[in-house]
Amino acid sequence: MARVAGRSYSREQVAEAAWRVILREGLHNASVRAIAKELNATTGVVTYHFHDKAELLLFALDRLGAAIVRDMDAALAGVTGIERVRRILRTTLPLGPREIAGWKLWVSFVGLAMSDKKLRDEHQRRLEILNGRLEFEIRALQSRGQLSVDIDPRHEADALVAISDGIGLGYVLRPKIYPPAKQWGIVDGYLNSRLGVPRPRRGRPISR
Amino acid sequence: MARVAGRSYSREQVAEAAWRVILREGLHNASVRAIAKELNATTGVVTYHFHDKAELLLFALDRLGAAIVRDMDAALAGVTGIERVRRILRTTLPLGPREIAGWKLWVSFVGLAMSDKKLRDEHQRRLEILNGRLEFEIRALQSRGQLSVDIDPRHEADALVAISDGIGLGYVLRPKIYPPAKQWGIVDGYLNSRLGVPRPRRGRPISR
DNA sequence: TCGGAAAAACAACATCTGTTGTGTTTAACG
DNA sequence: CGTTAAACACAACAGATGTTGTTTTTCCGA
Repeated sequence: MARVAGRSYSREQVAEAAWRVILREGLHNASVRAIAKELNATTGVVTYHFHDKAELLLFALDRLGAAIVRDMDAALAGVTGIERVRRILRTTLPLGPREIAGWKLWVSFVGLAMSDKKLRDEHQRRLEILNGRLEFEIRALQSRGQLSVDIDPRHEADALVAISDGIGLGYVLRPKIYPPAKQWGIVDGYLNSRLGVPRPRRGRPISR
Repeated sequence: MARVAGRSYSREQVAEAAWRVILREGLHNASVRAIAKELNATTGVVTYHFHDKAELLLFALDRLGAAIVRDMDAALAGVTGIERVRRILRTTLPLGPREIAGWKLWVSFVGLAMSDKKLRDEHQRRLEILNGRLEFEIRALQSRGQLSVDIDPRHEADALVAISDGIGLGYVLRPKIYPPAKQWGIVDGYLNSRLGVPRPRRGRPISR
């Protein structure tokens, strides 16, 4: 297989090929050869850019987290107030095809993370970022008088992360149960009851 | 390796050996040979009781779900009212070592379930059981006037399942963040705000 | 006691896996 | 044009894996 008009491959391209293989055939079928074949290349591409297969998987998970953070920042641009919290959850919940693919990948890696410390650390990093941002926004709302000071920001951030992860995990196992409307129903229900945040009036965008 | 005082092994014992290997070395290291060695036996034990390795894994996951259901029924014996909802969540949340092990196993299997339909069906079965029981209890409370008829039982059951799964998934990745007190804080906070269920006065049992 | 079936050991196979080492092509540069 | 190094192909290896088929052991009932 000759490369077509081929420039050289980057580490990101290899990682994204790994994503596709994992999504299509599962993580336990994502061998080095299968990932290389996804690029119409051989194992040399992988072994050149990565020392290990473990390094490749770690990098693939790292780039996945980075992509989510990028999407989150993009969704937060020019947004203020309580809407920022909802925008953070918007990029976290499995609402569109992009987020759904992210969730499937993330869940695929979780099993391996049980017995691999580096992968687990990477997962923790992602969760801490999400947690920290939510806590930060809640504190900001409190300091501006837009939210009661009685609520514990850390506690509510932990709760929102749990709800988000529960919906994401639930979606990849039972997509029919958690359509976008129900996802927002659960989240908005929580925000309304616990934080006194009213539901937005009109329909919520479900795609990007 | 001769069997010691050995009676023959049952399918359940093989499945439990698989549990131990998965918990100790991860699912991707749970080979047929490793599982047999866990029993001080050879691969013949596995191949005799199971046609496939897939059948063994499916059975191991099935027995895990059955054990959870058993624990749930035991926790519900002689309990009435809203306390039944809390007891259901009690066997679901990663509060004690038994539930924690169950969660680690369940999460280990989730990755494989992404690309294996039978495992995914088994996961769905477990979730539907939990969901159905919660919905049933909520309806029962409503019909007895102990809960407002304004709340949607199915919606609240879905939400509680998501919260429970989110806490369970969060715990196996960040145990420090979700100690028993915080787990109950999140759950009771939700029950209180959404369903008007007051927190129990005194400390909550964290072990069995 | 003896046959026979259950239960498990054992050996062997074919396949797939990650990894290493070596060869080969491409492109930039002086 | 010639050199050099990056980028990859390719072959090969050693080990692990699931699976199958064949023995061997254990145990119970006639």
